Amino acid sequence: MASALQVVSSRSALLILREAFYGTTRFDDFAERVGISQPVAAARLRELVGDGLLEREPYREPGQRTRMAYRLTAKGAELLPVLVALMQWGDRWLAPDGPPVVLKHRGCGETVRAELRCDAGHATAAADCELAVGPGRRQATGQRIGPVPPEE
Amino acid sequence: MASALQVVSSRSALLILREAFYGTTRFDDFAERVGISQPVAAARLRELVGDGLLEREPYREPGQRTRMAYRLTAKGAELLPVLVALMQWGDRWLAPDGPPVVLKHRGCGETVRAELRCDAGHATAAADCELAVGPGRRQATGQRIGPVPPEE
DNA sequence: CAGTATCCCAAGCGATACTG
DNA sequence: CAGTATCGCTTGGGATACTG
Repeated sequence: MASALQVVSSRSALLILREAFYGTTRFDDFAERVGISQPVAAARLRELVGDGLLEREPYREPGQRTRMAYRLTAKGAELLPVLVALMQWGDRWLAPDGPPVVLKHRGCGETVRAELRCDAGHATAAADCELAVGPGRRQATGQRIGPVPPEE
Repeated sequence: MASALQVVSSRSALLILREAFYGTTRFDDFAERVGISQPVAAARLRELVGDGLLEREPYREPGQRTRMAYRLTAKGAELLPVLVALMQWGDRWLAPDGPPVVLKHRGCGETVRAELRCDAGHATAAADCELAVGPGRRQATGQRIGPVPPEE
């Protein structure tokens, strides 16, 4: 997870990825819609391309100059659950006027949520989780996860 | 989502929250296990408490001085899906030796994953999502989500 | 153990100006 | 339109030293 954060820790990186999910592909649009300056957009896009989350693709419309499009790669696209989970949390705890946008399942029309679920299909809350150790970390197995009961 | 990032954008903040989920409560442990210096730990913990993700709780063991414990609040605990999604992505794309730790469902024992699912219960991929607008943002509804296929 | 006080460095970011 | 070049501010973060 630490390494994931290394790649994606900065605010502008996540916002650029969000825009990419929204369908933005052009340099100027990224800068404008994310609300960052062009130098920052350039640096961030270069990093994201370097990390393999986006790819540059030259294309040209007839009669136009060649342009560069930035597209999500598979690696980048699989960050969607992270973004959705983050958005959901923000909607729940930080949005005074309700969610600004919601995701719908195409066709079925129901709202899409990020949730925790175990491989047996049970929806899972934080309190129902425990840690198991893979190779590389020394820590007690069966460690309880999650907080104390809600306050306020 | 932008506001969520405002709260949680920094690398050390997320790592501290991860430690909190692992069960860490003491100042020194946060600093040491996250691998940050004490001043940084102090600053980050203060911010997280200020944002209502953690709460300080004085406690004393018999015969000891009063100590401060940092615990997740409900607001903080609900970030778990974000962390899990991030961890999963890191395991998938950045971990050379497989996942360092995995979450198990307490009792059932199966691995816990973060996933996208619509309210009708369908598992949902990025390509199956579309945007709908809530109050506050004016944008086209039905916006496609996910990587745009290369146009020829 | 649980911090605070200082100092310093590097990275994120914005503003402005310039280029193909 | 799609960037690069420079400058300078602000914040994250490490090191070291000090306090209750």
